[in-house]
Amino acid sequence: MAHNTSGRVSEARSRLLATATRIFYAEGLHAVGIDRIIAEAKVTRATLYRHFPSKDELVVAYLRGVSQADRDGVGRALAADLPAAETLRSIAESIAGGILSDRFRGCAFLNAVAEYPDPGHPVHQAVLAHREWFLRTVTDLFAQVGAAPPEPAGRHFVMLRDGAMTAGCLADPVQVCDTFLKGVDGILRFRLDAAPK
Amino acid sequence: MAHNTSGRVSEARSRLLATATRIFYAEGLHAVGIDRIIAEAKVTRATLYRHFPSKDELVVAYLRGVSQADRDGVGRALAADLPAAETLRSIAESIAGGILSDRFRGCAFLNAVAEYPDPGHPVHQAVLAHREWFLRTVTDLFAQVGAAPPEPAGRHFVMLRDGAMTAGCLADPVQVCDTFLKGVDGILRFRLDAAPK
DNA sequence: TAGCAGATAGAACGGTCAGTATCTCTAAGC
DNA sequence: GCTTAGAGATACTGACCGTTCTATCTGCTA
Repeated sequence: MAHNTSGRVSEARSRLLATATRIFYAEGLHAVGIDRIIAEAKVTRATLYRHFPSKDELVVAYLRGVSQADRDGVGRALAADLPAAETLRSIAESIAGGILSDRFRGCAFLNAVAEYPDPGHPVHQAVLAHREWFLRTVTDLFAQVGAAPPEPAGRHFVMLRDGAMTAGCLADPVQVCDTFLKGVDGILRFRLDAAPK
Repeated sequence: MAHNTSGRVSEARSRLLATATRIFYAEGLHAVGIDRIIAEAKVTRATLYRHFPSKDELVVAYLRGVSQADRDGVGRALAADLPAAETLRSIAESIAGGILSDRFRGCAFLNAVAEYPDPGHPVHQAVLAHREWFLRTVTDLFAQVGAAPPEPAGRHFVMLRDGAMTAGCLADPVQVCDTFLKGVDGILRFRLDAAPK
């Protein structure tokens, strides 16, 4: 991923991406200009445009980074090799952990899509791609819990997650997490009670 | 509301607000400039700034309008004087109706707050005010259903609503509504079963 | 009929936007 | 020691940003 000819990752590039990630997440996409990012990353304009063909591509790279972090987190939960219900609980708890963390400002993807409503736009599509992966992953896990069709449960889980992530910075995060985790528990108990495996 | 000295509502003003509402909702807040709005409202710059001191105030007026429409809708549901559980169901169905409607683009308030993360900003505060009203209204209704504390149920309802509204334009709206309405039904049945009134 | 508020029209403000061009410096690889 | 790529430093483009201004016209009300 973005090595130069000598095989090293460009320091300027990673500084750029880290800065963009921090500022974009904290302040929004359209609200932040290129000037802010290059100033705080201590990088010149020319360097930015050598690594990213446009601001939109920088935004996409930012979202890809967040997506990868999410996938890594879920990957760790899967690697623990617990029963699927426990894996789902652990994913939910890591979501709650994010909501409770400092400088939480909602879901990077939902925030991004609010600013890029055009479904054909690369930013919008990056969001859709991440969401499809997440829904698929969660649904696959529900398929291993109980016998009922897993799709409704997966959609229910994602809907609660979306609500929790958006409300997490608009209300008391502790209460939001409480509501979210109880909701997830409800889905799981309903499924385990209905058709224990 | 915004009458001139002769007691009439300014036509230019309402045209302005209607246009702003349409474009802001469809395309976002920062992405849309004053020029677009005055051009499509067929109003001059000076007229806009006579009615709204700044773009931010125009955004706030737009959100106030949406908030009022929501309050009117809930008011009609309350006026039907059904049992509280039925009122909640009818509110949920009207939310689902919105999600299924043409040009649905998510929750105007959540979209706005994604662009105005600063909690002190008037736009952000307009969103918080609306959300507080909604949570309070829903919680009051849950207080009339069953005997358990209504706050968790109200928060659960709002969390599902938030998830449904955000996902409604990122996935199949029919499935989103199905998941949402089944979720609301779950909250209500749990409450009615646990402590029938 | 006089007065005045509201709307129209159009120009202009300084600032910021994303993106491009040019030119120098540095450091690593051969 | 030479080549080459990455990075730095500016300066610049043309467009758009929100906002202010002056000047004129219209139509209602007192």
